[in-house]
Amino acid sequence: MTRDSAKASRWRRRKDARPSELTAAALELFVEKGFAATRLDEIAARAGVSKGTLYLYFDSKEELFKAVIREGLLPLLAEGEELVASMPAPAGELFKAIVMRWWEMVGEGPIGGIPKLIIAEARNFPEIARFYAEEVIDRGKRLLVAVLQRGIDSGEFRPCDPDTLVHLVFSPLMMRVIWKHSLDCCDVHTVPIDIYLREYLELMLRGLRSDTPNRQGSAR
Amino acid sequence: MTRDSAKASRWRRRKDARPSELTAAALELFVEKGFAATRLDEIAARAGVSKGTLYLYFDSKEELFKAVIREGLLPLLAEGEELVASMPAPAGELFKAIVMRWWEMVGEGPIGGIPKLIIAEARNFPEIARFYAEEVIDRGKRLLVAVLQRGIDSGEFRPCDPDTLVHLVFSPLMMRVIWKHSLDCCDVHTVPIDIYLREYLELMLRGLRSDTPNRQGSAR
Amino acid sequence: MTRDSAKASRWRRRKDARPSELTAAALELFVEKGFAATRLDEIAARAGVSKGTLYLYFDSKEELFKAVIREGLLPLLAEGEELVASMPAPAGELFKAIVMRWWEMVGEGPIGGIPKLIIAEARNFPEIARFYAEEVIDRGKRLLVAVLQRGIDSGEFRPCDPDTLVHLVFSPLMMRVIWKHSLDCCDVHTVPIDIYLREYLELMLRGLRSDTPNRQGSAR
Amino acid sequence: MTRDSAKASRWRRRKDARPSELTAAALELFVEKGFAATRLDEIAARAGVSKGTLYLYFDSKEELFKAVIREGLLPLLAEGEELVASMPAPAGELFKAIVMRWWEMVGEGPIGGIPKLIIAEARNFPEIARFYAEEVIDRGKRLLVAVLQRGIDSGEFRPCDPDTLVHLVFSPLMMRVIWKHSLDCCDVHTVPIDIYLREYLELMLRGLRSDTPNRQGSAR
DNA sequence: TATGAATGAGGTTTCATTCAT
DNA sequence: AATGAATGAAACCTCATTCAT
Repeated sequence: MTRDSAKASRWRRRKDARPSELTAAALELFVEKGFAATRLDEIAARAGVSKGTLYLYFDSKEELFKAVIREGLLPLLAEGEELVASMPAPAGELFKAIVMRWWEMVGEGPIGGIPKLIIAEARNFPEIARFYAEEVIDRGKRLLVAVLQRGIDSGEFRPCDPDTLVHLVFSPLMMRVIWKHSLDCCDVHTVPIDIYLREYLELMLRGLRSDTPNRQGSAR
Repeated sequence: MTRDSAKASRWRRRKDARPSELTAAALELFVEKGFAATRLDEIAARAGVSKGTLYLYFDSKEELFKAVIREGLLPLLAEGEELVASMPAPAGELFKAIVMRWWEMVGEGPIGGIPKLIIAEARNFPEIARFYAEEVIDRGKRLLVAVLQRGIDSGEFRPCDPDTLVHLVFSPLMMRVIWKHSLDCCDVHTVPIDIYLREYLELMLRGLRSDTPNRQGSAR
Repeated sequence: MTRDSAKASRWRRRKDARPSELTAAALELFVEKGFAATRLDEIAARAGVSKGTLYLYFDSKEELFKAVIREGLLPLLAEGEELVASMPAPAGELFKAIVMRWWEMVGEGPIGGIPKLIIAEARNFPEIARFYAEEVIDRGKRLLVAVLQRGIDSGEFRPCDPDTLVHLVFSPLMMRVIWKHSLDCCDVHTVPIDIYLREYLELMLRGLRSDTPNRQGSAR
Repeated sequence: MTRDSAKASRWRRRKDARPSELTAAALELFVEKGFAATRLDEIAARAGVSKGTLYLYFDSKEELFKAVIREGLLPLLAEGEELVASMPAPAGELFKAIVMRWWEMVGEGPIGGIPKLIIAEARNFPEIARFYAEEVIDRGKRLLVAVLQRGIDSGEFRPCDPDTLVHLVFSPLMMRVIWKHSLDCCDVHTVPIDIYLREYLELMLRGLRSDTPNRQGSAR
């Protein structure tokens, strides 16, 4: 039984690990070259398996694509939830923390390529697009809206419509991660990320802060 | 003879117009479905010609793609130049004017799809990417940097690094136009453009303005 | 205009002729090797075109198969109708004439392979099977039933149920044509067709004829 | 030890039974869908084993096919021999007995699918075809020829060439069993088997019987 | 100049076969 | 003896490209 279970578990472990290995390889290539321009040969080669193996785990190239997105988004979503939990702080500080952490989690690392991928393929995969819009964007928006609202309520931020502001505020981060996976490839001059983030925070917090600089701020 | 020349000129006009008709059709489809997923059949059909005709004007699908981008960018560039010329005004006012004009020219209209297209295909067409980066982005950046610099020099804007700020400031506009051609397709709730632009200007001008609000015409 | 129409018509004629050339080649191979074992390469090669050309005329291998059957059956059906028209004669004579003609038309020639093909693929193409059953078999049955009924009515044939007899009577002809396209390939000893048909007619007419050999027969 | 030997014998029985279980499953599927369209996956699944297990018993799909036919034919041949032994009777009675028995053995039951299968694949498996022609058809023919000859000798049947007649006489039975496994699948109207056989015997015995109905037990 | 029938390289997908466990 | 994950050759099918008209 020991041997059986050992044997089984070794196989099982392999079989369970496979899909992630495959989607990881596929993510890299989809981000690099787009969905259509990526050949299954390449994905298989990068994952170190044969072409046929892909079909043991995914019914078609499209299904593989969807799995890549779904699996790639799980960390995003988990991170989002985690950040929601760690919120007790003044809005400005909180905003900084969220931004820095987001960049760490998403900006670096391979899942940062997903937004570009979604943008490129949204029209060809409406199902994926809707899923992404609802499960990722709306969820992220709710998170940031809550931060903005807290700042407004406390007087730290000026009165404004958080549902609009959230798009404006988040855009520079999205553009940066999109840029990284598209035009950044060549020899274009790009601002270093630490400077970019510092100036970003400065610009946004100035743009958001209240005109009447009494109370609030360092208070609490 | 009159008739002949008329006929000839009509033909000539037709002949000259052809390439633009073709690239126009191609642009729509490339934006809609991406480069690889667009078939020449479809482009020909939408342009109302036969597939073979495309090859009278373009050597290959790639060349057609490049022509689409190049031709699509000409209005962008021309507009840019035009705006550069019409610059005498306080920096804040100028900025507003540029933004509103940009949205009119680019945000609406089919060339607004080009940024998404570039982002999606930059890795597959480095030549195009470099061309775009140098001819469009750098040029646009120079324009905006000049505006920022003028504001800093006049004390209207706080001292800052315009080369960094320009990316931050332009991102919400870019994201909006990218969004329009990707995730906006479905039923996602999107902020109306006039509100978006108003809040955008408010946020950015507040974020940029000097702490010492004396001097100058920036007074509110 | 003359030149245009000539040009057009040459092309047109070619384009119209193509499908038949392709289905003819496909019929031969399908009969020889079966549907699944026939590669599109082979069909294209035998028709003297490239693989891609097949897809200009048929959407898929299945559609090609259906077209082969449909087109192959048209002559069968047309012949059937024609025979119906040429019926004025005593039942026995008529039966002989129909049998001989059927063998000429179907037994020889490539469409004789269709029955074997239908039998082999009926389960995989229920749609085809139903079409064949209704359009060919039922139609042919009606024809022969009419002949039997005429013989019964005139007293030439004994009273019996023509709907059952028609199957029994036709079976040896069907088996012969099926045999020709299957087991006959090798070195099996096969009875010559003229003897086969002579004995067939003898057996069937004896089996059918009335017990009371007065009137009828040569009468009329 | 008892348990061990019991276990061993159970295993042994299992092991010996395996091949038949596999060919039985394969026969069903080959008959249903044809050789090429049947996947080994399906066969394994229907037999309740894994795909790899098939290769413990058969070297390839072709070998499995051959084994299916060979094994399927064994009952046919055995039955044939048995019938040969039980021949003492007037030819007509004997013929009836053979026909009824044949339908019981072959017409019903899964081996009835073999003729269709042979017909469909004869061209692709000449070896099988020859084997079938020699071992089954020729043997069956000899059997029936003997019956016909006995009838001729006794004056019960008219003088004729039994080698030709045997094909004619057997065709309706073959067609019926082929039909059952091909076009009968759908909603086609089919004559009930008991009526079919009754009319069949009537037709054939009338077709065969002597013109001079004196002597012998054929009186009826 | 314009057409559209024809091509064939290259992609996705299937499935008989193998082999480590 | 039995498994089932992995393979890769070969099939179907697509579509950018060509060329006779």
